[in-house]
Amino acid sequence: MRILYVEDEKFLADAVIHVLEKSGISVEWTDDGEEGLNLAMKPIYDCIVLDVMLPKMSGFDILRHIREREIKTPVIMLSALSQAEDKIKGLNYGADDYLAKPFKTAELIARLQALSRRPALQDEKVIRFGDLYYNKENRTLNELDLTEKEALLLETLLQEPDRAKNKEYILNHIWGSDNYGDDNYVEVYISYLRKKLKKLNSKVQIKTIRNLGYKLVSKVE
Amino acid sequence: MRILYVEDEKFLADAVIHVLEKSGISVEWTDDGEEGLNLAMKPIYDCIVLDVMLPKMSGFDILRHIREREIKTPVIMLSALSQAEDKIKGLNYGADDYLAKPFKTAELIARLQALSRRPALQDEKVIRFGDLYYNKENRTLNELDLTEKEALLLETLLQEPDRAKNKEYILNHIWGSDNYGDDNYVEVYISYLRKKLKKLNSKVQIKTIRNLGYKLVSKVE
DNA sequence: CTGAACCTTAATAGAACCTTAAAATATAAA
DNA sequence: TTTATATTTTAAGGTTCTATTAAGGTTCAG
Repeated sequence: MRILYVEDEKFLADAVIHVLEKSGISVEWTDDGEEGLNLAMKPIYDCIVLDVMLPKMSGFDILRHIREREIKTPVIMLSALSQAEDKIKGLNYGADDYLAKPFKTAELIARLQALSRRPALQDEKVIRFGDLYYNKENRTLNELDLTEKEALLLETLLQEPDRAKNKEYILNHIWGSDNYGDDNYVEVYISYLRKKLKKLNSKVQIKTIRNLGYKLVSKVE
Repeated sequence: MRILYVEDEKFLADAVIHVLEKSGISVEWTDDGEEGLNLAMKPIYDCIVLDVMLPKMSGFDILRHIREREIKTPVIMLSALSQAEDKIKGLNYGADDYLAKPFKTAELIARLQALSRRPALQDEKVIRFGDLYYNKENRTLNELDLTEKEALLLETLLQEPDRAKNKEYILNHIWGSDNYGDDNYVEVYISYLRKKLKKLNSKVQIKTIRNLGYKLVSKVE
């Protein structure tokens, strides 16, 4: 997933970007409202996150401009808690969600994912996660080919990447429900996928959560 | 879209319902606050529209009750008193929007649509307490991973957080009822959890109440 | 001061997980 | 069809992590 983030508080922005990238969300950031507007026109983002209070051009201005130009990219507004009215204003201007500052980054991630999970993106041919580009059509992950099972496993992990998937779920999903009990299938293919991620030198890793399952994470420095 | 509308002014209600239904919004209406509350509990509405001034039970009361019961359905408040204070009151109680009477029905429709566009808040998967953000789905507490037992212990403390849980209860809950007597299990894991809370620099602590049990508390400077 | 309740830490054992390679199977090429 | 190649399945042994155990320390009430 790729987002645009317009925020003038550098310190906050740094922290947020750090956490988002770890979740495999690639972030383009600017602190300038006008530049933000220009960038927002490009149809390359899965979501735009706008701070309301910006020098020169407010988040609302940006929102209004892009909606006037019929740009449908989902927008999440950020605003200080005191400005309760902003919520209403933002939603009326066509924002898709609203988050009061201060917010937990996990909350932002949840909402980003909720927005990007909407139908349109579901059958996308190319899925991004961190520095990965997975092409569903010809089963390539960056420059590597995946086998069928590897690809299915990756796709499983890629849908709702913030949610860990357990072995049983993966087994059912890929090998079918009759095939119960052989967790080793999953382990073997997790191992294969890891090997390919390593070969790609990707920041993305498969994290094991003992007794629970697996999820994708993207290392940040 | 399906909404619940609680309004005692029959004449107004008729007019509003007429226009909403014409816009494809199906409306369930009641003029009774208590019945409104009962209906509001059902998780079948995309939005609830509450008039503030109602006989017996005010819109604020309904709002407060349903939010206390963790019902997340979006709520729009309607009030003749266009004073800023009511607005703040409503929004603080967990209303999602506010509309002063008299209002244009088109305005109400716009706001209903804005709200239903917004993704539902993640519920139950994430539990907040103080500055903590516990994700049950992948067993993370803020940026730290928890082990299975740590997670179960935290979940136990997190349910009804102001009620202290004794060791026996925790033991039964996590280790099973046969496993009586080994309070040390609990002590060890309380210790582990405390260590992680410290690592997180959290304001939240586990308080020991001698001969009674443990509870979570959040330090306020 | 004393004992009970509670806390902390380190060591251990076993479950869960990982990796690898060989065997079986499917797929493609000749 | 036969051969070659790629992928999946099976199996075995190795590694890591967590729950448990145990021992000794600390705090608190009487």
